[in-house]
Amino acid sequence: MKESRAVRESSADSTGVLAASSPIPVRSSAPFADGRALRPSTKVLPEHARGHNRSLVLQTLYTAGQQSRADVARGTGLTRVTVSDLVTELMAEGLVIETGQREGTRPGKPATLLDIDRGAFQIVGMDLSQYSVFRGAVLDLDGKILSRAEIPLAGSIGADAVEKVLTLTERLVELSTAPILGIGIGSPGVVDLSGVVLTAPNLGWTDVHLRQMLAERFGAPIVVANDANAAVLAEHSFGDANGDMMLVKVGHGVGAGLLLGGTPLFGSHFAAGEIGHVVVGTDGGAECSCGKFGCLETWLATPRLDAKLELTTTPTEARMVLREAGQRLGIALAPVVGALNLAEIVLSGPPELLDGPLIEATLETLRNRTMAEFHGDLALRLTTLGDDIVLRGAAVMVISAQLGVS
Amino acid sequence: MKESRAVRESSADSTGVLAASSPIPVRSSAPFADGRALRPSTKVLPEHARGHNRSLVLQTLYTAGQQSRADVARGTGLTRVTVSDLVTELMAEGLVIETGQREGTRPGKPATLLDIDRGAFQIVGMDLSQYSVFRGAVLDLDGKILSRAEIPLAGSIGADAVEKVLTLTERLVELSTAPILGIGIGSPGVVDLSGVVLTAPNLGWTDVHLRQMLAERFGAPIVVANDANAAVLAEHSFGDANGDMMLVKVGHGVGAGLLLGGTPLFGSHFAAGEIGHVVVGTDGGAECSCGKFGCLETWLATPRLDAKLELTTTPTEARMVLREAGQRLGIALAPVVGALNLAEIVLSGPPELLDGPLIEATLETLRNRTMAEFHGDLALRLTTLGDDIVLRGAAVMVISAQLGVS
DNA sequence: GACCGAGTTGGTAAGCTCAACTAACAAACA
DNA sequence: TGTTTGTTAGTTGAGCTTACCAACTCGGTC
Repeated sequence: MKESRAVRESSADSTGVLAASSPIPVRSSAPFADGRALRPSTKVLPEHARGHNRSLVLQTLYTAGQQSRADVARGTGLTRVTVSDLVTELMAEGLVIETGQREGTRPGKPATLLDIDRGAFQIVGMDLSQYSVFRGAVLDLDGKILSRAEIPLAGSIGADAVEKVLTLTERLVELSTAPILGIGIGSPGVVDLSGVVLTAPNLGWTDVHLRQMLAERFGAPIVVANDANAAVLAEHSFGDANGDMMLVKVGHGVGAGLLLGGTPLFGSHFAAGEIGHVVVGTDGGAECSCGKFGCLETWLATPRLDAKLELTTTPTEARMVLREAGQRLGIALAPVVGALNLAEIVLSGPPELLDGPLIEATLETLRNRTMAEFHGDLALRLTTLGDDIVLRGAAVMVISAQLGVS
Repeated sequence: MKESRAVRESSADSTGVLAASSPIPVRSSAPFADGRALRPSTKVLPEHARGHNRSLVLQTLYTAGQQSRADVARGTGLTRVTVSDLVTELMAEGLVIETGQREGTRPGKPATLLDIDRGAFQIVGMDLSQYSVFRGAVLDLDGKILSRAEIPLAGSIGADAVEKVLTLTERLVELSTAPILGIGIGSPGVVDLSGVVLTAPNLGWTDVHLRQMLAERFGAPIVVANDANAAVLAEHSFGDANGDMMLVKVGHGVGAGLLLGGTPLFGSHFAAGEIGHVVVGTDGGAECSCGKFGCLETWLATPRLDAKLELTTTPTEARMVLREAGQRLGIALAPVVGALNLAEIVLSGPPELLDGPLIEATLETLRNRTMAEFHGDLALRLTTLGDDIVLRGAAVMVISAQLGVS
């Protein structure tokens, strides 16, 4: 029989009363502080561990780039031997290449530098969340946009709209100049984890098996997710955010994506982030398309804002309109900030509307309505990724799904 | 060299255009849909996998109880051999025992039943969130309370209050009749992951290293967390909730704990759930101790509610007071429900206040202010765990930390 | 200035350990 | 005889340690 593992793991000295009276022969297998899931649900085999370590090596090369095997070993905590083995595997798959020897003069054998072969694969990303057009692009592994294509919606809904997605995908695939790693799609509405668009009112979609349809047509991995969820991934990967963040996407509708502990939040019915139809404030508001009064969208959606701005005659009036919209956003977000203790909120949408009075008013309102000591360092800013945020987020989803990297 | 892993993992048929033109030699190592963390951060060794599987076996026995090795193997997906090995280890540690043979008549060798040795260890749990008293209990592994102790706070704050915690702990340890698995504490205020109470205004605590102090005095594993976070764990373990949930704790203050995807949310600065000082509504409100007007606590905290009820003369008036409080809670929670797409909200606090008009008004308000199609099946209810919820949550933290089970 | 040994760093090869697996089998039942 | 349980024996896979060679710098020596 094996030696018992009856070893105390507590870091305390053995002077306490318990030490004398009651041995505690249990090792900590899932420290609470680690934030690990509470209930283990599936078995783990050594090969799963290998997959994880493989991604770890890939991740290190992806973010740092141009490193030797020894560098990667130091960075990951794995041994040089193990890293060599994993790298051999990754090179055989064409994902990693040797890029020559390290410059500069130092003792020891010169290092052979490695990097992800950033030209080896390309990604197709699509944004279905625009009002009148489906936009798509071919991107490289770094998320750089190599070529673009778009297709006007021209009022298409239902199956017609699906057909346009397929057409656009085909066009993008033809534009690609390297093997396609996968196809990522950011769709409006509620999307489940298997790539079914459960509901997308603007497109007239209900239970559209988008992922399956694309997979049947194109023999490539497909990832479909909500547009705001895609956007928050883009912001996470290409921005410099670290903590828990929320991305609020303002357009014809208003939606949000949440990234908590580095993991996207989908919600119990995949409808997380659907804040557009939450009523804001206790003093009425305009009637919303959903039938309620004073939904966030009635305050913030771009058509409504544009209409209100049309009616203004002076810059001061326009400023007040924008400030009010910002305040309403702050009112809606305050409880969320309080409940989640967010580090960062990013806005995505037309900068001419969002930047300036609106975002300033939102931040003021948030500060006035939450505890400064918890949320004083909350950052609120506009995305730097502009209109391509969903596209690029869709690419991140593919990279993440296929390589375990982001 | 090893065989290349250039195997297509897409489930699509090989008829798509990509199948012909561009092989996609990448396996999915971290499927997006799995909800796994985006960026792998630490290496994983085989022994980590073993720890996981060990917890998996323990979890199966913990929840199902009275199972044979073969049952566990079927339940977990591990082989009988592996389960046998793990069980041998767990029995050597005294965590698992054989409880005899299975009754009933069926073909084959009779099964030897196993179970967690539910009397092998006891847990000390404490609730520091009550207004005038520290309460504690000794619990068994099932979370059943075996004995209780409490110590009046008598206005103690700061170091005096810490001393009372130590005294109460000592008393509880003496009350225990089996080895102590660990000591769990639910404290008010903001608690970081290493068990430091960063701030707890009511107790006059700032940066109190509670875990460390207890660990030095008692040679046992200590877990300290926010009271509402502990409570939500209790509700998760002993209630029958499944999806993402939020527990709102109403007392002298108002706080919340969130459990998303089975994992507690701590927030970027460990202040998740601190919703008591979020301003509710846009029509003023009473002045709060924090200086703002109309914080959730001014509407909902029990002293305020009691005071308002004192002023009422008729049941109808009292009812209106409670309904207003409920509405305010609904107003505050609506954006959170929208953003997180919660499955369940549980209230903890005095039933005579919360149950009835208040909770009804909260649910009505939530329904009126969010999209029914996303949140129509949102459950809102009172906890069934009563006053012991934090105590029992503290025990769950210990069990989770030490055994990886809950 | 050329040379040579010592020290340093990078990468690989051989063999070990651990953990889960498959295959096979004995025990105990209908 | 067939079924189910649990164990024994041996295999596979993954990362580890140990040991080694390769290729460089540095500093002393001829």
